[in-house]
Amino acid sequence: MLRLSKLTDYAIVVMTDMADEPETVFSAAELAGRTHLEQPTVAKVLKALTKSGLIRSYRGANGGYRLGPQPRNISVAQIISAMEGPIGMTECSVHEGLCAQEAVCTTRSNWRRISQAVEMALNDVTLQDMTQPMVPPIDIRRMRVVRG
Amino acid sequence: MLRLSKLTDYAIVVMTDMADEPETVFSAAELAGRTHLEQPTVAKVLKALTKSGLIRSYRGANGGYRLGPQPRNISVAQIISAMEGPIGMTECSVHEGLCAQEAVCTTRSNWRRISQAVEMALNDVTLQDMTQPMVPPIDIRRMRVVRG
DNA sequence: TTTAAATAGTACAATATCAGTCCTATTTAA
DNA sequence: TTAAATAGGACTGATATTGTACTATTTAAA
Repeated sequence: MLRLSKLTDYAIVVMTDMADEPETVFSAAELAGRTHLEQPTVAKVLKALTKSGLIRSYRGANGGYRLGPQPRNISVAQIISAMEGPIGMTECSVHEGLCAQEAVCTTRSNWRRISQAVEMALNDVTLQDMTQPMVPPIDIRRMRVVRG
Repeated sequence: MLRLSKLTDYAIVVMTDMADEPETVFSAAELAGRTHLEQPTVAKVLKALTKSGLIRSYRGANGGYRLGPQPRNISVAQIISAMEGPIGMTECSVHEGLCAQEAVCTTRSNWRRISQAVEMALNDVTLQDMTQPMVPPIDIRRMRVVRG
């Protein structure tokens, strides 16, 4: 159903929680408690996010994690990419030459454009938006894909 | 990577092929040959699509499949929904009450909006667009999610 | 210097999903 | 009556995902 993986979903839940106090360093255990997720799962997600730079880690006693950029400067698209790699709806829209049908398939360029359109939509939603459950929403009635 | 399943990808390839001759009835074997996909796979896809009404089937000798609506009236979002069910990026954005975190999770309403935004982008691309590999593209530079 | 708290990195088993195939029943034109 | 087709379901192997565990490393503080 065009789903994100659960780990990506968790990543956004955890980062949304951290966004409430962007300066605070939380341990993985604390974040697990705050989000009601399992500690090992949260730890796994945090490790993955740290590699992307979206989260900073501090090792040792009193260590933990905090956001890298400010919440308004982190997009949902960035989080998804950090967890799952490049956003693309089909294999061929991300990696060229892996599909046996590529030579005879006329839809590859269209897939690339569609994937890019979806990515733009996700790029326009920030972590700060996610901390505000009701406002300001995406007004889908005014959203349009404009043809050139 | 926010991927479609391969079967959904195949569905769009097959339907794009059929869209070149919207009145013609093709057998599953013919369509497999035209798209360079395996016959059993194509048959599986066509059966699934028939249930949605996007494709009409004709049984018996000289039977086969043709498009239901005209290519300009079939959207990529419809094909994805036919193959994978409702478009939603997380479980909670499609089905309420299945996630244990729902009561304490603040992001559900945002996920619903994001999923709807993605769906709108996919709804704006028709099967007719997919038959024209280069024109008229989605102009992503002019695509924006507009806040209200 | 020692200890405890914490992340880093890797590996692993269980589970779930998906893809691809095949078989039988039914329908229909010739 | 026969052959060509789809309908429907079942099955299996491959793949990906999930959740967990284990060990090494780092660091603050006693």
